[in-house]
Amino acid sequence: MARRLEVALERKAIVAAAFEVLAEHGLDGLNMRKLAARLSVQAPALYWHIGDKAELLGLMADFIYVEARAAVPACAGWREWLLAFGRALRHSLVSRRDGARICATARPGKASDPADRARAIAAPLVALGLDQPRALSFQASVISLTLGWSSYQENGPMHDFLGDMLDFDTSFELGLQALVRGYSAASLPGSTSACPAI
Amino acid sequence: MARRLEVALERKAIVAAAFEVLAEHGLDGLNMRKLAARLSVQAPALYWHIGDKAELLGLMADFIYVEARAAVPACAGWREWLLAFGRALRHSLVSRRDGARICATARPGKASDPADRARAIAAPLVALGLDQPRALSFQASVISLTLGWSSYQENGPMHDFLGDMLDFDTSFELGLQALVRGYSAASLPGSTSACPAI
DNA sequence: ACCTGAACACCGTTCAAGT
DNA sequence: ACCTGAACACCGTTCAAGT
Repeated sequence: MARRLEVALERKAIVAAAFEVLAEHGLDGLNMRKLAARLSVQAPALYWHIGDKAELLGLMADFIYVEARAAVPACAGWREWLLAFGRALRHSLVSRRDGARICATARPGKASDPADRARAIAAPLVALGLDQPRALSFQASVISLTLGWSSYQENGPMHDFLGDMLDFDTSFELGLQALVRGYSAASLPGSTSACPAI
Repeated sequence: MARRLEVALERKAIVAAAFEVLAEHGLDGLNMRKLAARLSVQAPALYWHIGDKAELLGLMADFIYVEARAAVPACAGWREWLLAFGRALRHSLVSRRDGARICATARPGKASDPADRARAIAAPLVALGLDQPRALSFQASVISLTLGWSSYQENGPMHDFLGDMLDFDTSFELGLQALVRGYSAASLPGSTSACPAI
């Protein structure tokens, strides 16, 4: 059982090392040999712990999402949660090199049970009163918007191009609030006036 | 001058051939040798016409955006235009293999003048009453949302995972409408009631 | 169970040489 | 001006062999 823990630790160490290589060399410079070297090991050794490079990228993306979700404070309602999650995810993406590119590229890892995974992802929003389909749908939209704006910012030419005309933080925040406000209006129809609950 | 036209044609032919290879082999199977073979040429010949593979991907992304914008009908207002553009872009992305991945990966090409390019991109929205920063910002958000939802759909594992729980078309449409509705509320402040400036 | 050494297939790109 | 032939450096991955 101590053995089992060590293996789990090795996987974490690989992901951690991958983020270090990423910070130094960017996604294009992140290859299996450099990653292995940082772990004082030969490249083929990695394949004992992970299936392939795509899986590694998936683990890195997972790490970013988990980090973002952990940074979301307790919220009074699902609107607040969506806003806080969007901001937290954006922070997690922008604060590391090529973060958005990694998350945009990565395929989700093989979950034991997809239904369980969906439940876990939807959980915080369901706890705040949303049904599960809406929880997944709204969250997926927030992720899209956040990933997109983070990509614009980290993408060199795009950054230079858009950066002259507008502020990324402000534009992202404007979009995020618009999206959540729009969902809010759609999901709470008859209650009062034009602006029931934001 | 006949010469000049031929070169321009070759570039178009390369992009067209690239889309054919893409349709057959996907983005991971799109490489310079296969592309060259389809044009009955050797791989190094391509480098006479394009700088590198990244530029090719950029041209492919441009093609998709141009196609989408050309598909937007005349609109009565900027909200309608944003909705129509989002739907058109989604169609352009989903109707070809790995379309979203291409657009998410690609860096914008070197424009002669970035300010000109920005003006051109913003033009249809500016014509409908939006100022240029808002035109760029709103459009960028719509692109983010559309790219994201199209990615979810293309991405095998993600498709299987989300596809059980919700319908991609419906969820995308819901998000797009929410976003535009939210922008609408933010951009028409003093009109009526309680929701001045969120 | 976990790692090394050596190798394979493949890929983007360069460049001298042709026409 | 435009293309070929040959090559280079690099990369993900495999696999037999070690311990």
